[in-house]
Amino acid sequence: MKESLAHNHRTSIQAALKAIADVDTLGRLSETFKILGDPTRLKIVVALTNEELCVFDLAQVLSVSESAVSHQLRILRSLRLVKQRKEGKLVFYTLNDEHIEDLVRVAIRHYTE
Amino acid sequence: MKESLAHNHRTSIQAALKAIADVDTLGRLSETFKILGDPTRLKIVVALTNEELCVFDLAQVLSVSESAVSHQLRILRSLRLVKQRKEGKLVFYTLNDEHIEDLVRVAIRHYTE
DNA sequence: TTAACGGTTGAACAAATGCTCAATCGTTCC
DNA sequence: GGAACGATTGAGCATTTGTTCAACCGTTAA
Repeated sequence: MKESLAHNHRTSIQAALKAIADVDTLGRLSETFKILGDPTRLKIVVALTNEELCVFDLAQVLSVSESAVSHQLRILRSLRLVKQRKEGKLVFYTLNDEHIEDLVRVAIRHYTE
Repeated sequence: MKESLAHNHRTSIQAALKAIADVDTLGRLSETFKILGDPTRLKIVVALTNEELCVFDLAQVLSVSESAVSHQLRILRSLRLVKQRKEGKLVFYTLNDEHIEDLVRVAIRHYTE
């Protein structure tokens, strides 16, 4: 039978365990990262960082079909990362989560400096 | 044929386009997010934020098979997010990218405050 | 009223993903 | 040398994922 004590890292293990104790937090965290892990969604979020945009414009900007954008927006909406506002036949979207915006900002800064 | 000019958001589109102009950066960015988007990998990264750990310990801490951990470590290694150090039959891993560490830190802070 | 358009939706499909399982490698210890 | 163990690897598999396509809804403009 395998034994962790075979190599003396008991205290290390405990520290690591403690660090990831809040499984719930880590779960939600990885979910957030997962959302931004898709290029289309990340582009949507980045685009909306600047301003309010409708589905049609988003599709044009990202060079993706309106359907594809709509599908992704639905995901972003279900996680309350984005909110919509209807105006005639247009539907405008804006970011609804300043955390996401900060995350992206930090990430971009790291990659561009 | 569809026309963006149908609704007056030309300048908005241009701004959005400019914002996501560096497709390469966004691509790498979403790749990074994608890596952290998997719970197992995120846990590995978080665990390694604290200290050097070997595969066996990681497997114990995360309650995942050594094989699964090894597979994920291979991915993290291929993206140079992690580096290894052999010591006898043990292989110790440490983080190799301070950007990742910062990203996770920022994300955790947002979710816990 | 009807046609056009922006947007949404669901089915279908291909691609990617993450795990298990079994085989294998290298090192240590008897 | 041989057994035990930590670690890696590849095949196989089930699941998830993101897109396309076609149908449809609501609003606008003719």
